[in-house]
Amino acid sequence: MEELYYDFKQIEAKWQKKWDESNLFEWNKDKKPNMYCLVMFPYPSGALHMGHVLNYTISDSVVRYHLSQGKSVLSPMGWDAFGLPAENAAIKAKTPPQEYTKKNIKKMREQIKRAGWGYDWSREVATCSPEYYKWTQWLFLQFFKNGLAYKKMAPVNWCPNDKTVLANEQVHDGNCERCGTPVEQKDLRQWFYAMSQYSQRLLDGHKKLEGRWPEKVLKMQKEWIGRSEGAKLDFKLENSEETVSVFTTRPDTVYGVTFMSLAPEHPLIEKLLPGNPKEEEIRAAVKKMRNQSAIERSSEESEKEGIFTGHYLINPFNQDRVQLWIANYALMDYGTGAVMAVPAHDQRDFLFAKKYGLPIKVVIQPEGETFVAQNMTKAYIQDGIQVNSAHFNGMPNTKAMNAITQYAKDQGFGDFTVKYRLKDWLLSRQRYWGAPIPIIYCEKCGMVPVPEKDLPVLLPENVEFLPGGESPLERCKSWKSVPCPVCGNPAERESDTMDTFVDSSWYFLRYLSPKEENRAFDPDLAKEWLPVHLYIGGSEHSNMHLIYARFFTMVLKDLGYLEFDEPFQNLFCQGMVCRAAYWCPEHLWVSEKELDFQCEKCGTVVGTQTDISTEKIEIQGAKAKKVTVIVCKSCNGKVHAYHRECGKEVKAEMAKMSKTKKNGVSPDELFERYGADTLRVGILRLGQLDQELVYSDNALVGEHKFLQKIYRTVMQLKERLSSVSRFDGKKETTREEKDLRRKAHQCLQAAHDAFAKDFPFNTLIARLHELLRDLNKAESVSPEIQKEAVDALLFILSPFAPHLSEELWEQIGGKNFIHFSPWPSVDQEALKLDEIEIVIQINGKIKSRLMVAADMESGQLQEYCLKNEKVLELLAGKTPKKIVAVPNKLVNIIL
RNA sequence: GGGUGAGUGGCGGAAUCGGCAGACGCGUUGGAUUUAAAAUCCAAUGGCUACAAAAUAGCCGUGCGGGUUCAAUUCCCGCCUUACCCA
Repeated sequence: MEELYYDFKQIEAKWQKKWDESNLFEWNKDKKPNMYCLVMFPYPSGALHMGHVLNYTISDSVVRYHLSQGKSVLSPMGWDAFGLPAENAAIKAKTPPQEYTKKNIKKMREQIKRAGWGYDWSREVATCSPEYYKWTQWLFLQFFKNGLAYKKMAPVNWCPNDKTVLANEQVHDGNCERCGTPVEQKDLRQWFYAMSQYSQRLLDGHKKLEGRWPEKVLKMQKEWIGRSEGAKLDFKLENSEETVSVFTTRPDTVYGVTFMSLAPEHPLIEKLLPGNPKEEEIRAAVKKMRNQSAIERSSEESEKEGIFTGHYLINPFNQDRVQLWIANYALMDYGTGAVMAVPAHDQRDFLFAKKYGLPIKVVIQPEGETFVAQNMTKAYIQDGIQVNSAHFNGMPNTKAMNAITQYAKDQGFGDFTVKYRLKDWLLSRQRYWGAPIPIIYCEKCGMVPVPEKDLPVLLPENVEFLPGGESPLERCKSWKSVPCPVCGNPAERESDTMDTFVDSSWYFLRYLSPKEENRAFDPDLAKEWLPVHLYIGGSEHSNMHLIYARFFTMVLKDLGYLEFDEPFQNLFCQGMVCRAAYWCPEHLWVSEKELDFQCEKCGTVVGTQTDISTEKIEIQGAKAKKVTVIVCKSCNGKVHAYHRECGKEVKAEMAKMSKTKKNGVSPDELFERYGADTLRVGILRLGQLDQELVYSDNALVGEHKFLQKIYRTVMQLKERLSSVSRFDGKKETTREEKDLRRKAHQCLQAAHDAFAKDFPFNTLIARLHELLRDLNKAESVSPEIQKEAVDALLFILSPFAPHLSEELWEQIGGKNFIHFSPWPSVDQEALKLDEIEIVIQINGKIKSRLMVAADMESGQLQEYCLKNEKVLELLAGKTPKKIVAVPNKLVNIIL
């Protein structure tokens, strides 16, 4: 019996070595047709998580499937290796980021190889290597030369204690993530890529992606880009030459303007302040407003704050004199940073006017109604008829929008305009571990780009990392001072480095020619191999990475380096992997390992949740949130979980696996316990891959048994199959043989369909379970037909459980790798069924079943049924009022 | 507040050009095998009611309430909950 033991460790090691030695995944450029299958490369954190396992298992299955279909497949892997964790590690552990990153890459590369995911490692890239960031810098220079990279003042999150800029995600509840100091808004000169120039093209490009990218992603991008059509209207400042321009999507309400609001960041404020009697008061108010978050400031529910500037503006439409305020809900990055306030028809303006006692003027009301401003309890934002609007009175407001803007255009104080929410891309980071921005500041020559021949601008080594304080590059004087490339006088380097999203915006190009020394990528290869055929990754990158990469591609096309403007033809986004998380009132988030589970009904106590119970989501109360309740497997009683240390009961909830919630599982442990093949098949079985997946050990247990059973079944059949060849479809077959063949060919067809669209691997694997069951059940079928079924099983299994499939393929006499062997073709004849069971309904209720010839037409079917004894019995002599007969499905008799 | 998904047994999930709800897996129960256990194999498994029991029969059942239809998890209308995105 020894030989029937499925030794996954030995099998997996054996085949990983063989694939490696034969360069199975090395890119063969010559074969046709070709396919570029890209996965989002990981940040080298040093440990794989289940999100990676899902991502790479899907893509590896796709790669192996296409390899086996005779295609040339490019499947590269690399590292998104710049970024903050390495720098934090440098501060904490005194390990240089270079070393830390290198160590992590090595660790993760081993993990990836052990999982059996196949990549062409000869094309590996790491964004932190000088060979790579040289070209990130070169690309910056191309942007710079073409006016697409520029520097401007911009408000940033600033920690006054650490003296550093923080990214939005490093600010927690308005405080610095590292030291807890309240974060301030500060103006700093920062580098930008002029992405907003591409807003319309980024939007238009969606047309090419429809049906190929998830609709959800396109929708999110569309909202993020945020095109809105409206009007730009100019208001004159009283007793001054200054003009305040506003952008509004509601020009129809312009006669209802009763005051104006400037964003606290608005440049005009500085001009108005000198000599203002309330200067100090206003400055203080502005500072306070600027330190509120955008959500705090603009939400309709939150408190409106503002201060009167003492100045007035003139409404060009009716010469009304209106107060000019500074208000927290006016945002500088939206529109022009000035808001024409129409309290009668905008809820935020309404709240503001009520708070500060400003006038309210109605200009739109429903037909046949008359609003009285004082009696309004909220703004009227729906459509209606214009009133108090001079010669526009009586016009429906939807028409007036155009008419009013046209009028402003004719009179010279306004125009139609389109605004986008998408901003220019702030790429400056006051950090060490990123690509240095290749610019030199010279007192005489100004801002000078580093000459291309001097690239890369290398990061200095042996710099000092201190907790807090400014960027190590800023402090590294020996690195900062350089001669000016133009005049040779002493000058200084830019010490900002680039956002890591810049690195990842072009890595898919570098994979084509990773060792190229003279250019970023090979345009001929790009022409032949791009755009990427399939890109697989998480949908959390919808708005950042996927927009940046599209923007880069468009720019490179405009600069003549590429011939297409959409980098990724097809996109698949996998869902989040979730699992129960536990909250202890004393220890906060705790892992399952620290808990004891006890059933309140039967009293069973165990250390792990899966040993005792399953999870159930329960709704508590009418408005309370969903809570996860654990239910005892044996008695259905409610299970409570207690923290072993403090004895307190913990609460459970379903959440995305994460370090903070301590609800992750380690892929390493699972590889050890079940093997790579089991983990791969198991994770694919959890559900639809583009939706949220709930991880459970149970799926792995089931799939592990499945693989073992396949091993035993095939090994038992080995002798019997060794001397026969696959059934050729020519001999007469028995009923049992027909059934088995049909199942095998149905599975083959389902496999091709699954890889063609949407990847419904969960149901495909379920079909394989059925095939194995039927194979084992069919006792008296010929060896040729058994071989046909086993072949189908192994081929379909090979993208998902490649090690086991290769092993068994070899065991039954397969000569080449299974990945390079031709699949059995789908036999349409074998799929056909000659008899089908149909359902007999009386008044819509199922009463009986009947075997009939396949594809019997409706009338024929009806006739056949009415002759049947059982049916006649059911009719009991009554005459049917109506009969519905659906071929191959049912007959419904209405009495 | 707006937009978009989702809601199906004890659990993960199948089935939506309207046509047998619960494929497949986990768990549970019973049986076989075993000195015993594990593993393995076989069988049952949505709920309720009737019957001493079984065979069986009937009713209910895809978040809630309506509607269209011979037929609705699927289509339409109105809610509730939840997730994500946006404000």
